[in-house]
Amino acid sequence: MSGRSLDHTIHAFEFIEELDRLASPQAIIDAMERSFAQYGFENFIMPGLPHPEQQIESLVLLKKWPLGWYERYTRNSYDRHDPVIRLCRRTVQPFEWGEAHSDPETIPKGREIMHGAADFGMRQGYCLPIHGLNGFEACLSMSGPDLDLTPQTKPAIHLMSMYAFERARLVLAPSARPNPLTAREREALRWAALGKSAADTGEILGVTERTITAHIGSACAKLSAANKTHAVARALQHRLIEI
Amino acid sequence: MSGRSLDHTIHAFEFIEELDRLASPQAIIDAMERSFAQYGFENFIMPGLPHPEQQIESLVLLKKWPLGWYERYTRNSYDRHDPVIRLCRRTVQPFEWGEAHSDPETIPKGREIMHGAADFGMRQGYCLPIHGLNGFEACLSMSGPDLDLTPQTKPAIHLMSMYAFERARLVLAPSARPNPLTAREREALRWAALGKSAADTGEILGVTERTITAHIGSACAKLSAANKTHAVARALQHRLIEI
DNA sequence: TTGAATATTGTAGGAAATTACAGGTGCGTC
DNA sequence: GACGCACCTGTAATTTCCTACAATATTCAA
Repeated sequence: MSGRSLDHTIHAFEFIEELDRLASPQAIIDAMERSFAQYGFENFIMPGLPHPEQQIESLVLLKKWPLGWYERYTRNSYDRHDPVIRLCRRTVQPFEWGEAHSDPETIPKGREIMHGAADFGMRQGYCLPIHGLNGFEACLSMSGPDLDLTPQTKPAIHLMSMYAFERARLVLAPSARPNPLTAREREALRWAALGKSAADTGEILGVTERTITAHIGSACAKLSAANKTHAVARALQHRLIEI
Repeated sequence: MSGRSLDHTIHAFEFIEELDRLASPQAIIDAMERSFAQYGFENFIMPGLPHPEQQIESLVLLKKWPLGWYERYTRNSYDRHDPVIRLCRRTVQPFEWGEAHSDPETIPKGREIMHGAADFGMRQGYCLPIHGLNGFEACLSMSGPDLDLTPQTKPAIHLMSMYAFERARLVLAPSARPNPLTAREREALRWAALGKSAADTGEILGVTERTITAHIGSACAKLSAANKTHAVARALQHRLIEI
């Protein structure tokens, strides 16, 4: 292994050790700025991927990002059409921004966005999609004017990014919110997701059809769902039930 | 950074470079056996996590695993109650087998399984859950008689395991199966998942309610679903639709 | 102990879904 | 051109769902 490769492997693991001692978002950003500089990165953002009803601003965990671009991005809801965000939902592997182009649904809106980023000096970037539990999906997107992205450096960046994300999540959201559904509501939704009618599920669980209807109804209320199908979709999306 | 730490950082990245040259599952297993030996691992298995209707045997991507234990495990469908498998579905971070105990639903069945593994010399282990797309969830579980698991070695093992999994997936399943649903079927299911009735969706898409019913019906047939709710659940599970 | 949440069940009417029977158009391939 | 496929639409009968109005029992926390 070359000396250059050796350098970044050492830095990657040192960075991970350092993360455990960082207690604030700003400290994490600062550490990332120092440690990712060797690969040419200058800007970082760590947004949650918004559901259709959410605003992306409310989900940004960390950022060191050109302010003008961030404002334009959020003002125009670019996240709805950003090829990078779209690719994040379809892949689990990190990718370069340039690999996110071939999405027919985002052209030409996607081009506009990528060109806008370039106007703020961000022509190249690297993005790590993060597919977690509880319906929580996020990514870590990074940019810089002259990146060192090779088959040797990418795994190091990948590893550093994953641990940076986990640390940020721990620092920012130390307590997971509990499952709002009761055991019976989960059972009723689970059987519904498997195609059972209320009468079927009642027979399975040894209660009346009316009881299952009641459980489904209260689950709909808690999930703000319009009907059973909607409730099952939301429960699956937020990993409140397992099928 | 200590010399010992340095060793494993080098090995981790060398292993990742080596993976790209491996073309068969056996070659990957052999390479893992060599490279994971430094941490004390001797046995590996890489199963997909079965859905309720699936058998775990059909999902094993790679294995070097005690044969007697594997046979007993599959014969008794231990995967239904294995605390390690259950924790895999609830977390994205790698964990030691010992951390998977506190699942009230698996005791005492879970104890029986863990003791069974111990009978085959597998008292300690480490497991990396893999949450991918297309409904594909898997894990990489590793064991050995005397493991070197520290805050320094765990990230290296994590990284090596992730890339080994990706390589195995690439070698074993080079072609992704196409989405069986038509564009209209996906749209109909997507709006259904968002709580819309057939009449609502018809209005949104500018067709009659009857047309939406037909799309939902054909989607149900393709997905072997009993009804709309079931079809939405399966489509979400297999990432055929995005909401 | 008192109230809130959960679990259970009932009736009844209207809304929505499912299925079976039928039929039309357009598009691309063999 | 024939064929398959996607897409679109209709009627009608049946099933299932959804909701409003009730009611009883249990559990658990304030």
